[in-house]
Amino acid sequence: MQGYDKYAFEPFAVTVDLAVFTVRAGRLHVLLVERGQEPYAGHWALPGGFVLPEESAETAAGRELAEETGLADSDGLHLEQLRTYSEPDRDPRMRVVSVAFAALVPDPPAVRAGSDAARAEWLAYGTQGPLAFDHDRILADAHDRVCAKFEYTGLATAFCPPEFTLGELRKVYETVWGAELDPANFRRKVLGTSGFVDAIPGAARLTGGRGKPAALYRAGPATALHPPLLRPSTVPSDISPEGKPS
Amino acid sequence: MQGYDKYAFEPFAVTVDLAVFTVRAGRLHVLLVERGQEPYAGHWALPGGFVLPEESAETAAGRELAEETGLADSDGLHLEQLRTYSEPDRDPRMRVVSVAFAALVPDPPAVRAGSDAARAEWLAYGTQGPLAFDHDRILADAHDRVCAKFEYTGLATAFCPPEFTLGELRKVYETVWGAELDPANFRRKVLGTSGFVDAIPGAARLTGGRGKPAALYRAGPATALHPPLLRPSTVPSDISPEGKPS
DNA sequence: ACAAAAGTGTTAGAGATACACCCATGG
DNA sequence: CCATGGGTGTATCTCTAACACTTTTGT
Repeated sequence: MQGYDKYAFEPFAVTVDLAVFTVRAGRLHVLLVERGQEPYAGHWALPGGFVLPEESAETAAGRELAEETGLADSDGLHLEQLRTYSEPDRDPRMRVVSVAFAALVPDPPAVRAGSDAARAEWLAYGTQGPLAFDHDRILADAHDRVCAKFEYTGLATAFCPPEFTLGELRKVYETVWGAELDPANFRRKVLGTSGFVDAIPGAARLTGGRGKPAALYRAGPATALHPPLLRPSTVPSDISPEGKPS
Repeated sequence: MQGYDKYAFEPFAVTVDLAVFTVRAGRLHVLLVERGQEPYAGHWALPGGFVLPEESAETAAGRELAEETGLADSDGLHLEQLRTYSEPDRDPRMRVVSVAFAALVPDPPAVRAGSDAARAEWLAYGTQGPLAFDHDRILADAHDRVCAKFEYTGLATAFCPPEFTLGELRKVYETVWGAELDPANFRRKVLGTSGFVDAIPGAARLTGGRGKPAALYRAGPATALHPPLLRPSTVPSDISPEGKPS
């Protein structure tokens, strides 16, 4: 921050990498792209790209997400910075510092194969083979963070359509955490946390055909949950670099 | 991550900025340096510097911390990546992307005025004027993260000497949170959380002269606390980007 | 009628809060 | 002896987990 000569050092490239999650068919999925060139040609990788000269990393991440999924930054969409990966040898070609982001998107939008030639696809989380570069680590970090944030934020609604039932919301939790939750207690906790969800006065909708029609809710304004919704029996692994509970 | 030409873009400089905290005399302090040159000459700023070509941001942060405080990376010291600040205009001279870190150090080591000319000093948190660049925001983010992490990690021991009493540990919590804690309940919670602190079988030490001698403890191996140690009556503000509860 | 999911109620236990109280030391 | 801080005990309250039960639909 003191000596300043913009050519004093080998130039650094700054990129963003995105771990984009969605819940489809009761499984957590990640958006991956297939690399067309060396290194790691043919391997799957996280979508991403360079930060342009007039962009912040956040802007670049939003742009890449839109290019890859067609989702505008408005929608129920959640995009959050994870951390920065800067090992000198993480890309064999040159010095690349990557700011990683985690994104949560509602129902699986059609996969647009991005403007760049690469093939993009939703893969069930856990079924993907080894990814290119250090992307396995980034993806694992992103997954940890999302799991942890589900406990003390209303983030789970980012996986739901604008209107959803409590059963659907519970299914999202169960899918992401890989644990079963008691419907009765889940209901009480969610409704007892002010600002988490807002009831829609209108009608009720059938769930999957079977069962009593469920009431509809919208995501509420609360960002932090009080009290938190703790996952069962799990000793919370280390918190990702953010906090809360955080 | 696809097109690769290391000179295709204006070079980015990558730096680290450090928010270094300590607890001294019952007050939370931050390490700041006085800038000697424009822009912001005469203003206080967070210590930091360039990431060298063969370093990761983590290595650079550890090096800068050692240069500034003389503390080796061993000691009870805690250093953690916060997030990356990359607004295009955050430095008027050129494009600088900064990876911010938060550090917690035990008792105030003597301030070494760093190898770079700038004057370095511990200032009580909250008394510093406006900082250079976007450092006010970085410092505030770091403070939020530290407060939040005190709830669900054993981080507070990073502010204590290797051996400490529960009264000292409680004072750290009270100082950082700015709240009073019930000594009896604090004791029970800390001792009831396995791995938080380990008792030292040896002798007991007097606290400040007055009162019954207190038992000594060392920081335990636990990184996450179960159950968490919640700060009183405060609705936990938003969690910093990491984890539980932020 | 039956299965399945929504929604309500109830109970037993864990954890938190608030205090009262005893212990050991310095002045 | 008294103020101060360490350390123990305990009653009350809240929150949670577990599970029984009712309601409303589709088949």
